[in-house]
Amino acid sequence: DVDGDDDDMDKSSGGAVYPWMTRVHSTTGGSRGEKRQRTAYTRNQVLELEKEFHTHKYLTRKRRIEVAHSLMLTERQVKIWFQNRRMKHKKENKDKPMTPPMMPF
Amino acid sequence: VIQLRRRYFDARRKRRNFSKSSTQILNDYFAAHISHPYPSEEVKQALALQCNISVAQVSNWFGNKRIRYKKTMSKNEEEHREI
DNA sequence: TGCGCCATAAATCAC
DNA sequence: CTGTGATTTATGGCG
Repeated sequence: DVDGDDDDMDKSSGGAVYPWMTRVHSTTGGSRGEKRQRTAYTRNQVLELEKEFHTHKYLTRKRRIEVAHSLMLTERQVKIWFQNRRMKHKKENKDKPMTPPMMPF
Repeated sequence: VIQLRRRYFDARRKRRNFSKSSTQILNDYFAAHISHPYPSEEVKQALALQCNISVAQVSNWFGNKRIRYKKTMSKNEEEHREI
């Protein structure tokens, strides 16, 4: 584990001393700009997506189009939502492979 | 009802902060690798063990740290720049 | 060529 | 109100 790093550096480069410090995702394409907007899906949208996920972990192209239209989302958003949901599902099975305490539900 | 259920599970969010020693260990690693604060999977496991937290929590910590470090930088920049 | 996985970014939530 | 760990949208790389 060799890491020859140091401190005390230059500041004139817009503050980004190291490459990881630069903004990589911006709405205005370049490095300078406003905040990226993250649309929060409505309760109903999430609920419907969740229902769909319960029955099919993966969507067919056709189904994706239907869901996207009915929920006012783009196909891309639906595709990404399912991908993120799968990741979440995987994480949950890893964190809680056992039966935890009982809940009031 | 199904909605309340999610709320209950989401309540698992934010219980308490990490211990001071854990935070110090993480901060030390971050400072020592400020040029590239992206620990490998193995390192994450080691840090998780030392801090007594999960690997996922270590990942969350670094993710938050990186972003917030960037924000702090740009904020300081604005402050001390001539008007 | 598109799709899924994965690590991560960035915004936002919930204490 | 601020701080901070966790979660939610979204991107890009790679197989």
